[in-house]
Amino acid sequence: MRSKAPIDEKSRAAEVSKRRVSLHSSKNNSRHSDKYQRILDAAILVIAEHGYFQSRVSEIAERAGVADGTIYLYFKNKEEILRAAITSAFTEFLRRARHELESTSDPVEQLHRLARLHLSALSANKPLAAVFQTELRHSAKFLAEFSRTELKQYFDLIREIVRRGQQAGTFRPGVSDKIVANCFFGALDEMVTSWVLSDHDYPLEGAAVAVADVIISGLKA
Amino acid sequence: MRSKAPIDEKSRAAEVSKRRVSLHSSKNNSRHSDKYQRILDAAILVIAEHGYFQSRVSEIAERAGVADGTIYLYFKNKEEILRAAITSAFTEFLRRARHELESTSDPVEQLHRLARLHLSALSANKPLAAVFQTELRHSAKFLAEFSRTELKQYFDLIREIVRRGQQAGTFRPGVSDKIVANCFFGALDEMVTSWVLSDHDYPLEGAAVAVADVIISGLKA
Amino acid sequence: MRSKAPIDEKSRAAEVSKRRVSLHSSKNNSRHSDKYQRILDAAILVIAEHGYFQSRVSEIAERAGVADGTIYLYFKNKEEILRAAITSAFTEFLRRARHELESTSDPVEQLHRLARLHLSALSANKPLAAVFQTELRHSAKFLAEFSRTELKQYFDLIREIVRRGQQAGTFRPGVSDKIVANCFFGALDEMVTSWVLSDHDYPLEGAAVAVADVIISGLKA
Amino acid sequence: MRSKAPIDEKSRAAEVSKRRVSLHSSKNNSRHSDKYQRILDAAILVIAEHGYFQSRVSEIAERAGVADGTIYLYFKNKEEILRAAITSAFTEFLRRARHELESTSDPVEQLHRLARLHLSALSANKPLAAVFQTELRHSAKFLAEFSRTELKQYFDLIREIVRRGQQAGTFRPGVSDKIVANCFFGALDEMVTSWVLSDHDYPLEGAAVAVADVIISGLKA
DNA sequence: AATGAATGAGTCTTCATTCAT
DNA sequence: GATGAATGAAGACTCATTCAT
Repeated sequence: MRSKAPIDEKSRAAEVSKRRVSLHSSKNNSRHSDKYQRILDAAILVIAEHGYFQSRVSEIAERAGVADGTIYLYFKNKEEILRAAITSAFTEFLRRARHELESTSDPVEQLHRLARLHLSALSANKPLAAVFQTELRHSAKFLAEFSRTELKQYFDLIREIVRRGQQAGTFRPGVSDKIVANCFFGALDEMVTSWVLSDHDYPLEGAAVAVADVIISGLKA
Repeated sequence: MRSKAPIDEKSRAAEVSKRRVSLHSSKNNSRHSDKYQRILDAAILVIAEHGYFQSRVSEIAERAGVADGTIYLYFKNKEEILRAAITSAFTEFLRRARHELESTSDPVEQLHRLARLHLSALSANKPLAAVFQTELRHSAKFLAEFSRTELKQYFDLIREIVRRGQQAGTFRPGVSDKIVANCFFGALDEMVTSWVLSDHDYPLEGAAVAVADVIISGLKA
Repeated sequence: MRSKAPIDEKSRAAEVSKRRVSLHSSKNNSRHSDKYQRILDAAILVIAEHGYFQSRVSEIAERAGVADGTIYLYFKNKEEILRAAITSAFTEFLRRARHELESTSDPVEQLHRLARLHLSALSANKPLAAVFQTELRHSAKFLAEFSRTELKQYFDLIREIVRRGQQAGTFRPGVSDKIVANCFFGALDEMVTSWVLSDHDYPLEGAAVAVADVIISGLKA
Repeated sequence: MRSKAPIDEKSRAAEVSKRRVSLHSSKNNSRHSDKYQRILDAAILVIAEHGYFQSRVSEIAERAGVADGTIYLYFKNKEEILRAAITSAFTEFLRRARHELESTSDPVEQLHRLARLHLSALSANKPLAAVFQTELRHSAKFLAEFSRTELKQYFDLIREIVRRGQQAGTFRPGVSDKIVANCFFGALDEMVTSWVLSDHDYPLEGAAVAVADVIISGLKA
């Protein structure tokens, strides 16, 4: 029974700048990436504000500062925009997660780092977080694909840490790594959802230690 | 970064009977409750299959065995159908949860029971589970209302168990009951989502013990 | 270029009682006339308030204190209600007009009486006036029929007075009685429309003398 | 008791060309004004034929030679089409009326010219006349606005002529200019309505002199 | 005669997508 | 590549009318 703390239009609208996006330094390194990225960024903002199905392609275009038709030079259709936006952001997140884990091999520390990164990454971009928490699952086909590929890599990352911890004797055996991954991810995910839906903008990252603690304590040998 | 294991159109479509609903014994011939409930049941099926925004009111009507216009004798509009379906199912769930908790006062046992009920209740009705996991959050205003009322009661239930466990010395103090409730709910929720999105229909309830164990172990004094 | 002074929803709504109709003493002389007349009266009120096309049969039924289906025991369809309501009211008006003209044979006096009756009859029942001024013409077929029969009798009444006045030498010859009838009726009609559309409820009958004077002066030999 | 001479579906349908409109020289290739005007023209034809409420937007689109959706690039909704069509035609009429009055300052002559213009303008475009005579008053709010603005200017024009005639001694004093304006307008309006509703297409303009004469005679000092 | 729940045909409007410029 | 006017398919909802009771 998923669903979270309240969200209201106002807070959402407030946090989402209505001005044209310029999240990325407009170095314009290629004629492609410029508009392509502006469209993706605009899409995140618009979808975070209205939800995927109630977002208008024309509003994304307007926010990106391009003509409606231009969208279709870069994306096959509306769904592809959502797909690309989420995949691109998530790929970057995965890259950072892997990088983060390299500097230590202690499973406990690794889970802590993952929890911190999970919360801080989304915390840093509330519109993006809103899209991840609420819009990711709307297209069954897309979600199937995403879960089977991108998201699975994240789960595998977690499960491997757990397994190594169990092998090292840090974590007690007998707990399925799959279930632990679900718990770990689910707990963090729930924290983010609550935060996304809440009115007041409390610091999300602070919860990382507490959440990781609950899970890790439950794992300790 | 919410999103779960795969789901694909085919498996979903397969699991959802396309025949007219008859979940409830049709003895009830009182015209109202009869059609009202048939519409709600049909709505759950159709929405589970297509998602709220891609569900057609006419399909709900057809599946409920009534004319399109009849829908509007019982519901103000499409959104009200979703709202009513979810609220009605969740209210029933809450009733059962409270009943379940009455027969014991041991916090550990109570959390176990809650976990089992959570998973078995949704496990028993996959279309309903699909709606809870994916469609609950589409209307910001609706979700706000739902989170503020129905769902909050569930969270309060969990938090109170945790607090009583801490007072009794069963659970270690120093962990916010709110965060624990988020972890507990989030972990279960993630289990359900994975299950809803998965192809093969594995027994969901079996995971209850494991999930509760992880969280409870993390809480033990 | 027909159209008149302003009308606003509020004034209309205000002047039209929303309570059930009981314009006629409910002697209930026949089982028929009771509900039949109540439906007609309710129809006038509702149509005056919303206009024919925006009136709901169910509202007429409610205002008449009968069930929706009952309407169709007395009238073939919605249009027949309008037709019957207008015809019935106009027939009564014609009867009174003829009666009024009997007591004098002076054309000038007759025109004055007609003007007075025209304005006072409608003035006494603003909802009815509203229907006459605005709703009479919506069904081409109905209007055709009405103009060819009921209304034509009124025009004939006027034309005959004019012709007799010309024969008697009171009115100058050389003016087409048809055109005079149009002027006479058009002038009165315009007075009523202005009044119906106006906010403040000024006394309409007072204008009868003035209007008749203008036309009659234009006719004097 | 408004309503006029007969009109029947057949005669109406006959007089209204079903072919695509091309009232305006199509030199104007500026996409906007071109389609905008074509839609307005088509709307007049369709509304004249069926009445506003029974006109289909899709028929207007078809008659204008555009797609249904194109209508909404130029007009907010169906009602706006009617509003724009009437306002635009009436504004042009007012412009011509004012121009017509400039070339003489004799009140008698001015009223004659106004009568002639009123009848010839509508006589020249029977569908437009039909719309003016029958559809103008359907939306209370619209009519209120129209009467308060456009139509009021026409009445003011008439009233000023009457007042100047009275000051000049041409017209007898003691007759309210407002009532005279009502008589003048009402008489002309009635002529047009009769003509619009009649089967045979008699010359309307010929009546101008007669009508003006009746009213003017009634005014003479 | 009376009821009112049920019907289902009918239409305005939206908006993703295309394509001539 | 870029534009944005134009397209037209699609669907929620209304309401006159019916008919079993």
